[in-house]
Amino acid sequence: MFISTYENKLDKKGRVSVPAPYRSQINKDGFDSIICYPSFTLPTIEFCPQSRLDKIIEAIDNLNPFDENRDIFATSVAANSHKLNFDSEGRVTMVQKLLKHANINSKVLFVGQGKTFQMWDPNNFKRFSLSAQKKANLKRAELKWKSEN
Amino acid sequence: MFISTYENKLDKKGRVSVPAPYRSQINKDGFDSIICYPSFTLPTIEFCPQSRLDKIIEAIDNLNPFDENRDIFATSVAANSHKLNFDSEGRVTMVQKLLKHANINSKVLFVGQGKTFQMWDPNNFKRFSLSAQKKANLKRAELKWKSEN
DNA sequence: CTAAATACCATGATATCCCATGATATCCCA
DNA sequence: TGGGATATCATGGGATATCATGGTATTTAG
Repeated sequence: MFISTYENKLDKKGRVSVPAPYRSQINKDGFDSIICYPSFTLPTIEFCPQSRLDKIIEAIDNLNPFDENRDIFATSVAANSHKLNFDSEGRVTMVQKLLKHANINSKVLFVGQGKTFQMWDPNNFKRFSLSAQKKANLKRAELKWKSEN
Repeated sequence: MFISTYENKLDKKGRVSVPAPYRSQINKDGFDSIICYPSFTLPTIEFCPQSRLDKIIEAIDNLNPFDENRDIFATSVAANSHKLNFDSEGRVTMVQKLLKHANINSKVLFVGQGKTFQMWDPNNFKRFSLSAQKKANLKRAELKWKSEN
């Protein structure tokens, strides 16, 4: 479970420490790297468990090779996903594209989302966490919960 | 798994480095070469593992013999496929026909597609990915459903 | 014998590994 | 329960390995 928030520094080599509690969760799941992609709707980087990406890729692969949707989905998902490896100190080196999408310069705010987490520019997060968009997401999450239970 | 994108240079001998992460994936699958063919629908070169090529050939073979697509696909895949060998530095020398199909001159953009990848002219891809992203956002729910079932 | 393809070598840039440090949190025992 | 000892953590930086790229030598084929 990814909860709470942590603000860490991005060093001049582009590295940032993944918060230890998150790291131990990821290790527990048996991985030594994380998959990240730009959010579709927000200026933030989404973490995605490897297992989920595997599932999505599988679904794409099962589409007819001549289906236009296959190209579209594969490009939007696979091409925009990046694998970030931990170094021996539990840091990952960020990809320029992702940083740009999230407007991250020097600080990275890790925001727990339960089964996933996000990486924000601290100032952006302050702004967006109050916005209507965020409220809409909360509502949607609530709805999803109801339909699953 | 082939994800992310990498832009590499095509040298004057027609060689280009296959991104190291892709290469290691290919090696892990036990191959020291790649099979490429022009996309049916897009100005890009498709890479596909031998195992997947088999699948495609089979799919074509299962088409109605009177379906005109059958010939088109069969020709596209079988006749236009090329085997590209790695040199000791992990490069492949591109085939003129493929380059022409994808309008590639000096730069090759490798685009991960999960179980396969594509090779684009960087500018062409920029154009395509914009429209792909839009369509993907509209159709994402559909794919999600498929990956959950 | 010539041209093209292939193997081989060199180099700069970049990313990765590894060790050091200070700060904070945790432990342990009086 | 205090408070020093110890472990964990985030951060920094130098050493090292990897990677992309360019070029030269060698082989092969026609």
